[in-house]
Amino acid sequence: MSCNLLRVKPAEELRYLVLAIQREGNRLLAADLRPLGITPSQAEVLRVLRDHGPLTLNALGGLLVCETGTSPSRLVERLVGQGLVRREIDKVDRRYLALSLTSRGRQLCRRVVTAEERLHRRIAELTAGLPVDETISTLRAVAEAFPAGAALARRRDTVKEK
Amino acid sequence: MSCNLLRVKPAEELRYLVLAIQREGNRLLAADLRPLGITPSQAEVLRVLRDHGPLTLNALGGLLVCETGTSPSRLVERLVGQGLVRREIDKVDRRYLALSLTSRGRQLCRRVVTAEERLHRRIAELTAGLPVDETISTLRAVAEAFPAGAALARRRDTVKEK
DNA sequence: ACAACATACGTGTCGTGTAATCTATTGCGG
DNA sequence: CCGCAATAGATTACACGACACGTATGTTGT
Repeated sequence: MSCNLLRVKPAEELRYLVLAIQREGNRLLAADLRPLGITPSQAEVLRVLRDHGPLTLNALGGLLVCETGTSPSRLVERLVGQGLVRREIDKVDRRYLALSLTSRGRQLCRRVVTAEERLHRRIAELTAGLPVDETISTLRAVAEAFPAGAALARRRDTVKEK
Repeated sequence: MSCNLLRVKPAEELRYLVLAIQREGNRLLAADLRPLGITPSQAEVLRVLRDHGPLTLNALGGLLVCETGTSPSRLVERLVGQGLVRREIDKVDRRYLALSLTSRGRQLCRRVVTAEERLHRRIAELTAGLPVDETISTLRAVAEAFPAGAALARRRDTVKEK
């Protein structure tokens, strides 16, 4: 029967594990970021802007995993309101925005990285001695079939270029 | 240096992969469930209520992965509003609720399972030939360190009892 | 030059996370 | 036995994120 060939049951467990880990990881990171006054999604924007220079809103969306990419307007809006991101309108084509970090944004970004590292260290501890590389390969195979996974791949590529 | 021992870098990739997969999986499932008029979270409630009999709100929360909070009041409220869940107040101790599926809820649950299976089959196809068992072990190690992962474990246990 | 289309950004609405609040029950001293 | 603090369960208020649709700006074809 196709159930055994396709291994549907493990797929279900995989789905719930991924859900659980995502939720809990987000919770931990949110708690660590709260003193900095930002959320995990906002932190992702800061890091992407830092690593990938000035971006339009659309291009930013294409590099984010947290929001589907259609329009992170409000996400950016809050960061602009906090003086962490600069939003300039393109002189030539006024539809485009040029988003970049302010110096405060760059500064905060360093503390964000510290908070993220704490989470990553926690994960690394929990997976010590386990086949992490195989796990990543498997998850990549799933992720890269979808837009959000493609966003990750784009991030890797652009970083390499730099 | 501890970075190599603890493998912090893979942990970061793991986190973003989990985020991407969770979001895309949720999107797919949401699309499949939309015709049924419910969301993935609501579907999880239906399945938990079906498998684990009448529950109080707190007990339900303890078995859910989708909502971390201790009180899925609003989630349940919408299902009650659709006539899928029955919410009765305990006669003895009026603080407690007794939540159970209505017959319409049980009926819809079958179609929910079908929609979920479509997603699981998709995942199974994408991971065919890859070390899924190792992946699950690794993810379990992470998940079970947290409440949401414990919820999963509880679900497995209670199902066995039945 | 004008209309139709395409592209980039914004907004309405709803679900979820967090924390404070409300209600019901229990335990304990009087 | 009564009353009040302490506890437990559920609900609600507020803010943020996700998704689908709406609006504004530029481009292209006739």
